[in-house]
Amino acid sequence: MGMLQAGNNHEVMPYRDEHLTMDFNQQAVVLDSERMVLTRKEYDLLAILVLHAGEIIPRDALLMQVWGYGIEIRTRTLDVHVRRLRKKLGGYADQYIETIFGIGYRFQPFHAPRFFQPQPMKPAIAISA
Amino acid sequence: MGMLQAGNNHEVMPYRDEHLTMDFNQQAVVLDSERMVLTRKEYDLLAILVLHAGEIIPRDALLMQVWGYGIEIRTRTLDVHVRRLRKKLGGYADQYIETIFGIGYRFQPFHAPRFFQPQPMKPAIAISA
DNA sequence: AGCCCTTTTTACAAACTTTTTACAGGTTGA
DNA sequence: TCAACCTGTAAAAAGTTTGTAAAAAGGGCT
Repeated sequence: MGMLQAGNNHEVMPYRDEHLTMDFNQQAVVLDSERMVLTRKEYDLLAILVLHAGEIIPRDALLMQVWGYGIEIRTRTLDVHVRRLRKKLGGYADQYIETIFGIGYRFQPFHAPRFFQPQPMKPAIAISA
Repeated sequence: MGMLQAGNNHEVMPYRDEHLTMDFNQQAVVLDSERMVLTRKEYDLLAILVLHAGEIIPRDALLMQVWGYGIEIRTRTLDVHVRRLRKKLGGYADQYIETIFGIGYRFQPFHAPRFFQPQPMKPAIAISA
């Protein structure tokens, strides 16, 4: 089972908006009345994003929570998984999953108001050369 | 006696759909008016799946309930039994017994919708008009 | 024992998932 | 602008799980 099943996430309210429904207990995701078939990692990744809808989740945090990777690990698997999620989200992809350059990603509920991007002048973590 | 007879399962309603009938008291299974001859393990396995029709049953759970195996035991006997059940289910095999990759199996009633079962759920977040 | 049926294991094939690789394209700050 | 990063993407490679046939092992019976 994926990293995310470590704790007990029963009693977690399902997410629902105009197009997307996500039931964290049944691990079922429905997009416009059609079941979204997700692999485990895809599900884990989407779950974290949706559970923190509206929040920016740093790459580090995603790599930690979904993959158990620390910052020392360099991989592109997160990008690839985001791509596959976007593909499965169809036309809503970019509306739902935003890229926050230099930081990470953010899931936005469908009709969420789009504020101006908080301009992250500096990366959260200083990267020494 | 099989693992499944440990508790008392009298008063269990038979399962019935368009093609398949399963009487848990008589331990009789009928497919399209023909009696299905099942061995004990095959019956036990099918019974658990049918009693939880629509639910995904993890491999672990099946190996525990039918074989009494814990997670430390590595065996392919479940796969082999699923195969034999599918064979006996004939053309309906894949319709009835779904493989949930990486998790387990699920029995689906014959005309069950192949996707998420709609159930009343509250939105996780308020959506303002 | 020997027979017959059931169950488990073995070994390999097939299907599926995840990660890496390689490069294209985009973004930022000096 | 431009060099230095970051992210997007397709495809290959690697890893894992399941399907399948056949052999081996187990059990009951006479």
